[in-house]
Amino acid sequence: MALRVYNTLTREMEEFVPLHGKKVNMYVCGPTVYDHCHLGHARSYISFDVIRRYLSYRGYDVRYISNVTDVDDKIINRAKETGEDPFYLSARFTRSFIEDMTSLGVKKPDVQPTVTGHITEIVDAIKLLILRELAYPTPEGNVYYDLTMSKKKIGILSHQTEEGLMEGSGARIDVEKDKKYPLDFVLWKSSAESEPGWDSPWGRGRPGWHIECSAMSMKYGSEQLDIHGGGADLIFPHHEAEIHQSEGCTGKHPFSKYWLHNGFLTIDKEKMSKSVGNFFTIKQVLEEFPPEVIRFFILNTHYRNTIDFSRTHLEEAGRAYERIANTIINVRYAIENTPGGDTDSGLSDEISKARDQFTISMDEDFNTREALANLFIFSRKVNAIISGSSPGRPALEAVLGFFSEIDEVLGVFGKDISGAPEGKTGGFSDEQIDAMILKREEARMAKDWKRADTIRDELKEKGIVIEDGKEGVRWRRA
RNA sequence: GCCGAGGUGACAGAGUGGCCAAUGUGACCGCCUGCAGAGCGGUUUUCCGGGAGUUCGAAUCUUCCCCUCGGCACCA
Repeated sequence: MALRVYNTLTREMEEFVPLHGKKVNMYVCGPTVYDHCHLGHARSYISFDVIRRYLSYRGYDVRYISNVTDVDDKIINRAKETGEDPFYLSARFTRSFIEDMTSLGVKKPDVQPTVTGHITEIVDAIKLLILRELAYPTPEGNVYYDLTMSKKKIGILSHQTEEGLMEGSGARIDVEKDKKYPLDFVLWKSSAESEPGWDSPWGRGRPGWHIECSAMSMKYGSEQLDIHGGGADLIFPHHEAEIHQSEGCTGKHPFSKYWLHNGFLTIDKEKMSKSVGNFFTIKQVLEEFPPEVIRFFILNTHYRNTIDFSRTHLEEAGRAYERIANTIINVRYAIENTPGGDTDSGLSDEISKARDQFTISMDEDFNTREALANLFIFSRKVNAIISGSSPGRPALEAVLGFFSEIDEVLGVFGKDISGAPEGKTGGFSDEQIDAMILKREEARMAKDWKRADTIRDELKEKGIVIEDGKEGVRWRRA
């Protein structure tokens, strides 16, 4: 079975074949750090995190590059509003972004370059474009990409026509007077005295938004990428501009073999925006929901579809997540209470079936939704086998091993697999809890239900949940 | 105006020509249980926006219509 991906460039499902054997160069556009990241960012970076992890799972040698845009007009404007130094502001929100990604279990990119750290490369790329007559400097100290030189490529990714682009948005373009052609985009922008800027052959200025991604992907990836990803809103103009620039610099086509774009996230069916007041930062949501639930929620919809966020949907995702988490806890509990024996009870078969299903689902353009659905089926079978027969320890450990294996990709169940204590430590030590359970057991033996329930309530108040199983009592901190 | 995505049970959401259309949530019933929880089994569940067509066979392909959402130079 082959991995297939949907390529925005061709608008088709294609078999995934990297340019160089098993080596995959993957670049995903990172955030502009002028504010805390919102749920839309979470959606995008979790989606690509899973794509990256799955490629590794499939045996590819992935180099994952994701930038941070730390100089940009939005940052400058925000800094003017708050009176902060723009560099200080961007550093602050870069930290916030990295914190959020860590919370959400997004693996660190192999390289995470910043714009301010790559001015030289950016200037060099612009020089090269000018040299090749694909860009032109203006007396105002700006440099534009000359789209009239690569008109054939207009609409290459957005699949829009030149006329369509001119008509539709023409009225909305601020046509800088020094532009030769309305669709030309800026590579270098002159900076006012008060704005951040770097010296360049064209005067003091700063990079335009698009050029950084070209410069950095060429430096850390290669002249041609296997996968370029980002939110669907970046298709035009950002990614299309990257194609012009990068192919202009290298003369190689395609700049990226596959273009993958994640769908939007809406809030109560509306696009998230500050003016509507339905704007949620990752930090806000993390105050209410555990990160694994947020991740589960996002993976519960295919990455290309619109996903609608609402408290109700997240709560529902939380309950669904618990089903699998409980299965894992059940397995762990069974392992602890199984002396040994090599009874398999059909678990090995279920594992290999589940593994096949997982690969089949993920191979189809990273269909995490279907992968999770199959995991539910697997969970149900495992639960049934555990309560029906008494599988031996090795078989149970294999189940746990399988969960751990696929969690390398999903990154959702780590806590449940390792059995790391969750939540607050409560007011009781393990010894105290065990003692209380023992007392409750005595009460239950004596059929003193009232006393038994009092003890259970007492523990519950401290956040400790007691569950009576047929093989004994177990507890966990919730 | 141009371009795109989509309309599947109460809700969420897979499936893209062929077993009575996954899976989860909710609700209800049953098993288990002193009770609760977790789990298991079942019901809700002849749910594919509408019409026409192609086909032995359509949620899936073609065509027309209706509706929703999004992009179009700030955007993940």
